[in-house]
Amino acid sequence: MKEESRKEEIVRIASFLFKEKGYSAVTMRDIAQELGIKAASLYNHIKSKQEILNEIIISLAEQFTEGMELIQSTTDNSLDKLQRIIALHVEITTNNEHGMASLNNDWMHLEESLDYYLTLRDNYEENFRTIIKKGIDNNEIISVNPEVMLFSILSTLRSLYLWIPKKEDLRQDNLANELSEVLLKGIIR
Amino acid sequence: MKEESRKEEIVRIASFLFKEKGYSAVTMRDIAQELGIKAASLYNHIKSKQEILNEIIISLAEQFTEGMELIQSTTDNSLDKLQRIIALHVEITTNNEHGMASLNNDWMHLEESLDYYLTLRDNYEENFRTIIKKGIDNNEIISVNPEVMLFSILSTLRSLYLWIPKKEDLRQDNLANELSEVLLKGIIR
DNA sequence: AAGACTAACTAACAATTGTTAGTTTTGAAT
DNA sequence: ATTCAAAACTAACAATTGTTAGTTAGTCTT
Repeated sequence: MKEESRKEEIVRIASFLFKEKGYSAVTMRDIAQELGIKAASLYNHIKSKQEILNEIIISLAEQFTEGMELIQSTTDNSLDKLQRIIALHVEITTNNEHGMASLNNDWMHLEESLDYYLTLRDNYEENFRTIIKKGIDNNEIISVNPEVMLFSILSTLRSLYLWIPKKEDLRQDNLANELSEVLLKGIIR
Repeated sequence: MKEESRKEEIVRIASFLFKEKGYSAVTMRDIAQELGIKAASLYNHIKSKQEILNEIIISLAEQFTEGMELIQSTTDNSLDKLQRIIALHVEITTNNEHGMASLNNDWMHLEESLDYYLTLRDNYEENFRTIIKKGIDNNEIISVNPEVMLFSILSTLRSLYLWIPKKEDLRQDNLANELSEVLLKGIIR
């Protein structure tokens, strides 16, 4: 394990605070206080408040993009791909519980990299949609409006950050399996 | 249809802006500008910025509470109750597309009424959980961790505000039906 | 016409914001 | 012990924040 740099520590603490109150409501003095230093001292390590948000969001968006590309490149059938996507979300969210809040709720406060973020997000959704559509064509998946399925599954996966903290007992693969069960097979006996 | 008061207009415009940038990032001057007046003039109609947030969130939380109480009071089986809950979310979200963003993302900025909001939310979730558990006992619903089902369904329903605007073509009952299909029966053929 | 409301305005406030400049402390390497 | 860079500090800035005070213009009631 690499030593955590001061900058990484700042980003980590900030993402914790951003989760609690949102980017706009967290001040540089809040972040500094949590680190036991003065706000001005933060600027020895970072360029701006914006940069912190960038680090959090873009890093996560790229992790999702890479994961999706890996899944796409396999020869799995659609349902297996969906299961892998679910596992991907569980894994990234488990490792970035706080950052996921910013990704979901504060992306609109990005400045320089807003367009880049939106491109990544659109591509991710488009790949997801394609997998579902192929599954319908294959008769793996029922013939319902694919937008509704995409929306339904993705909403659940994007909200994981809100629930994972509450279930420290639940192991990662366990949660991914139970989620697959519910999201893919439904809940009706 | 009752005439919209100036205060209602302010709340409506504010909820639109809150959806775009979040409560903390929207200034009283932003709201005023959208109305074509000066920020100080807002205070002829409202008491504070806080009050606007309160109006938006508490009104919605109470609508959900009332809806849930109505559903609980029926003699429907668990699956029918779940379908009614889905329809309830579709209906309230359709009529309050912007306010739902504040309910989801800005509730932590409530002050006096934060505890009240949290009580309503906890009760709502507890009622939801009870319906699922009864369904499992009845053999209507598969025997998977009810927390995972609750989380999965509720996450989707809470995110509806993000997707409903994109599908103006989709009628309300239509969306509720398709959602029930996917959320309850799953997507596997 | 007079009075009373309503709802807008201008001007200003005290506090807070992100950030910069310049200085001091710290701690490791020489 | 001296050097030197990293990382902290103090002090301050200009801008922005929510809000208040006091005023003015229009409208309804009497």
